[in-house]
Amino acid sequence: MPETPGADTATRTIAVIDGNSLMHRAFHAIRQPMNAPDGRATGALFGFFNMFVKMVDTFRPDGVICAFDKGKPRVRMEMLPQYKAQRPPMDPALREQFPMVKELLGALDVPVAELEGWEGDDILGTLARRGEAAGYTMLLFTGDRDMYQLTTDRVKVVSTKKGVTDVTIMDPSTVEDLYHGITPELVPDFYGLKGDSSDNIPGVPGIGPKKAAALIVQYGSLDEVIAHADEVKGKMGENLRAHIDDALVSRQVATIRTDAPIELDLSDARFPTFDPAEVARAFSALGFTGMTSRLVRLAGEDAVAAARAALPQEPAARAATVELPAPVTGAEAARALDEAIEGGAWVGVAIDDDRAEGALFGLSHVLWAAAGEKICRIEGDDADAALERLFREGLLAAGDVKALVHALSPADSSEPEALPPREVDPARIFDVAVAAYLLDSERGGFAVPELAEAYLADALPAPTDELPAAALDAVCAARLVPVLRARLEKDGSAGLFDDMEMPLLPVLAEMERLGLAVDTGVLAAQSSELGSEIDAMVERIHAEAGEDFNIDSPQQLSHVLFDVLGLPTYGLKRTKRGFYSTNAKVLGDLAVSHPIVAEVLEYRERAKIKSTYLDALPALVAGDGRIHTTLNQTVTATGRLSSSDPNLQNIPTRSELGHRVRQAFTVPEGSVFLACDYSQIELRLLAHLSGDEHLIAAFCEGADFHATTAARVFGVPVEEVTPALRSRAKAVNFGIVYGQQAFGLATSLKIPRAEAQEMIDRYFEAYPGVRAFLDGAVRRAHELGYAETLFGRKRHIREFKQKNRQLVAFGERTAMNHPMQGTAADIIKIAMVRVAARLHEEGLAAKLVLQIHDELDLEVPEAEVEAVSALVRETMEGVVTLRVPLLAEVSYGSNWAEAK
DNA sequence: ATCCTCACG
DNA sequence: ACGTACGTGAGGATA
Repeated sequence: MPETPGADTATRTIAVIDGNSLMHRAFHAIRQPMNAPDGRATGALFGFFNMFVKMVDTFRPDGVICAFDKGKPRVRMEMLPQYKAQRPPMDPALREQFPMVKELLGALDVPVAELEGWEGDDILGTLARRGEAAGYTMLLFTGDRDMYQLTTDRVKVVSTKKGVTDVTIMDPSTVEDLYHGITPELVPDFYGLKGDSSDNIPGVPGIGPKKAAALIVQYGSLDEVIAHADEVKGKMGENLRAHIDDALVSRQVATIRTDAPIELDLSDARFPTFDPAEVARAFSALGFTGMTSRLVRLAGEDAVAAARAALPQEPAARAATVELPAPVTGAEAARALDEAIEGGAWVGVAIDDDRAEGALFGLSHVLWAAAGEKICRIEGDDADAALERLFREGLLAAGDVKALVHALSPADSSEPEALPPREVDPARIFDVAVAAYLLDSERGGFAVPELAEAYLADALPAPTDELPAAALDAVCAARLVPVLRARLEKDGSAGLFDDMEMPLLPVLAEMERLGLAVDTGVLAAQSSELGSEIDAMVERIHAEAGEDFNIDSPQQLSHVLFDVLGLPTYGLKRTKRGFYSTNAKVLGDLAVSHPIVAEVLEYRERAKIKSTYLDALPALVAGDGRIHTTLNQTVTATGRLSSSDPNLQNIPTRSELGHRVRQAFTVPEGSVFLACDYSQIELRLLAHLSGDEHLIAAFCEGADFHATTAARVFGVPVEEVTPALRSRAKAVNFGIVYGQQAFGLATSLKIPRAEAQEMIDRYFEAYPGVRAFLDGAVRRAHELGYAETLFGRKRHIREFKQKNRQLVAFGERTAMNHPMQGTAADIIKIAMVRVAARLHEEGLAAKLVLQIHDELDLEVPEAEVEAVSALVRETMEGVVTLRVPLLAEVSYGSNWAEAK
């Protein structure tokens, strides 16, 4: 059946999807169980069509076809009766989605190709050969590696990796690289030797992927390997000679057929030709709203309108849409606010700053306050006064209370503070985002509309000119207070909210407001110094490479290192985009091979420092000569803060060169920069939480902890612990906190895996309580569905609901890590609140400026250094009494670099 | 937008 | 057979 593409020269690229393979992948990749409104499972469909949209978006094929298996794989079972016999029956939740996927493909006008007794693979193979013969470029979408045998110049295999939308594009050369020299046509030979346990293809026992590839490359083909079977020594040779028939049958089974009698004219496969209205109906019926619009958009703007018209106007989701009253203004608004404040009602607040971006104050900004049944619209100076009154006398609820504090007393303003943040009473603010964060730190988003959607029974109307989004936010914030309060109580998290997070909020506001003094002259000087060095290095690197290229492009760098200079690639990791990784670890190992590698590493270090810090920071210095970061209270899964715009928690310090950046963080004349950091807080928490007597003793003795560990693990007296031993012990100590396994330790220490395993085993023998604690943490998390800190901060672990072993293993590592990382976060939060309060109580002018997870930084007048050093250290150390001492160390200097 | 790399604890 | 240590944010390249 010849193809006749000549009639339609526009058709060039055709995508063929391996439906079974991708449905399986999608089914296992989608984390949450998903259901259509009628209850049918839809997770695999969701994953499948996500992939579909991304595929079409990325590759813009002119035609799309989807192939499925049909009936038993008769063709292969005749060659090998036990083919796929070991496969458990398909999960019913997946099976029931197959009819639907075909229906939906029908709505998309995508031809479905299936043939009784044949597998989808063979249909892909057949269409691939026909297509390339007819002049098309063919893209084969599958998760099956054996499909790589089909690649040619015109046939590429798009291979799904982890998820479903994460793909690698394979062509003959990438196949050859990946399989250590096996070309596409040799892939069946390779599987003939290696076998494939997932399909029950035997291969030759004792020959795995490495040996199989080596043999095939050495002799040129499976037939040649067999012809020279006598030359293969040892057990492997014996196995090979005994299983020649198995190898031949295995190769036959692993060979994708290209002669399936499928009747399908490739020129019929065009995309997109679907009826948008039909697609909209079919997909939105499954609850795939976002997906529906992305699909329809593939067919252009007219299609979007057509699809919209086809859908019922009413969103069916909510029981009722609340009717809201018209907003009140002026005197009536003031009266309503008075009533709310005097009546002790929570007032939801939001600022409408759409029209006055950046300048929050002035006539153009509007404060919305929702109290009881009233919605108040307050403008200009009245807004300032109302907000200040709410903070001082009312009960204020909002989605970002800290932003409202700043709105009232902006940093970098010559105006006197309307409300110093420290005067905000934690008991009279309710940040709905923080409340929701305590309930579920990993939920999708904490914007007020999302929280309303999740926690309020009734839907609110869409924004209008009269009641814009900010007005609705204010209404929702007020309504969310009782709901979230009840949830916090029920969850056991109300104490964290009332006693830790809300008291912290004004402290964070004060730190952000004050900011850190920055000397832009220092930044500029270092930048130009590094700039000259970088220019020189670029020239040297280009000269050594023999060509000019962009060193900042990992892709171009990879090309230069591995193609132009021919550096060894054996065993190197590839990135998602298919080229060899050039990260610092890889380059470090490669440095011995060519002098250019060390140059690149040095270039990278300088370029990073220059672009990310020296050149980026000056733009964020405000008019007061200071940088005001944002300390995010609802970002991390474990309870830590994060810092952004700019991130001041990752200013360099590990390298000498990087540490110099800290010279630019200065203090006013007459003050010092003071840092106080907890010493090994997470390991001390491990000692406390595990109750391991030896670990506790190690910390109580106050000796060098890593050295003590080395002595116990390696069974030598402490005096005989060499620096090398100590550093190994240190790596194990760190790894334990992360739930590390032997592989990870082996990689970090560059030692054989067995040796790493032995060290871990000995560690657990030395500290038996640690193993019991970690096992218990995992078991408890499995039972409860969450891990918990000493102060009750929860982290829900959804991965446990999955069948995917890797995800479950990840969940188990987080269950081990959360109690340590999260408790440390709790402790320093308490310390911050207490330090801020005590500084104020004692009339000291020192101020907190930054927190970096286990470190507090302050700006301290010289006269107060002694008092503040003691106050901060004692406060930090005194947050909790553990079974081991909690130690904090102070240092200070005239800038951050000197406080080390 | 996503990837890759890399800065921090 | 696979992937492989926890938690972040940002810049530059690429699509």
